Amino acid sequence: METSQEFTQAREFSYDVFARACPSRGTLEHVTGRWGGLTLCALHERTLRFNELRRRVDGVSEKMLSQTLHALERDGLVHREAQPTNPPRVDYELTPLGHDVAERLMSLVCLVEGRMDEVLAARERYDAVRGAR
Amino acid sequence: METSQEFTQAREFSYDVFARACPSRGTLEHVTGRWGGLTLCALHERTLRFNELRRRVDGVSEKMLSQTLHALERDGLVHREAQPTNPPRVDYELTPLGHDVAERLMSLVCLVEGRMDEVLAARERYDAVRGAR
DNA sequence: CAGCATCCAGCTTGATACTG
DNA sequence: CAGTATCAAGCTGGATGCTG
Repeated sequence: METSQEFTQAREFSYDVFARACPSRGTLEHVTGRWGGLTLCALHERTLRFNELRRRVDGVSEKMLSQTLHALERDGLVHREAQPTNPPRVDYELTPLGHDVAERLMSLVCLVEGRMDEVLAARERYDAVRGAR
Repeated sequence: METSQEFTQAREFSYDVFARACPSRGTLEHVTGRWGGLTLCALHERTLRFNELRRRVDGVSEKMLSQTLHALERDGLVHREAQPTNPPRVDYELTPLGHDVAERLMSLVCLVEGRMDEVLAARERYDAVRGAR
């Protein structure tokens, strides 16, 4: 097959991320998804309760936060600590793996944020050419 | 305001990623989106033509690849080099900024891939508890 | 080969209401 | 407080057909 010959030596992954069925794609989507990344970054700062998280991650709905947290917990990135008090108190904190993931994620976020001026400049150039037509 | 007092000193971003209106959220979504990440990783290996990319990124449709490339080009991460030949030949390659972003992204991908065993184990534990009910 | 335009099914999301 | 359940709406994305 052409494809595999073409790329075999360039590949650096144990699985093939590029393959549709790669198991890591799912986790990657949880991590980089709309709310997953922000949630991990928020929890990287410190442990938070449900509604604290909700306020921290601006724009997330109750439902989506709940869903996101379940996915991250299932993947072993977030630990849920519930206290059977009344009113209930539930703390969410990152696992060691979660912190490792969050660090790489933040490195990416910081890079992008730090170079938004380049991005914005590129956009203006792109739009200037496109907008003319 | 409680929220800002609570987090001001913990924040490490120049913009506030957590804010709904943060300009970097858009770029971040392009980078980490379903196809953006894979496209960047593929182009990090080497320059590719449109249909090479399409074969490399398993599962992407023509439309989505086109859309993804436009977004990345607009953000200044990808450079599009069109040769006015017949049949047309268009090469896509990363800009310096694109390579920087791709590197951080790959670091994240590699981490997740390398520790999928932990993730999978966590899932089994989670499902064992949940599935019982 | 390298795309764009259109259509539409279905998944994701947000709003709302309710529970323990 | 910490969620779950339900439902409508809108956006995403795949299929198809066409252009240069």
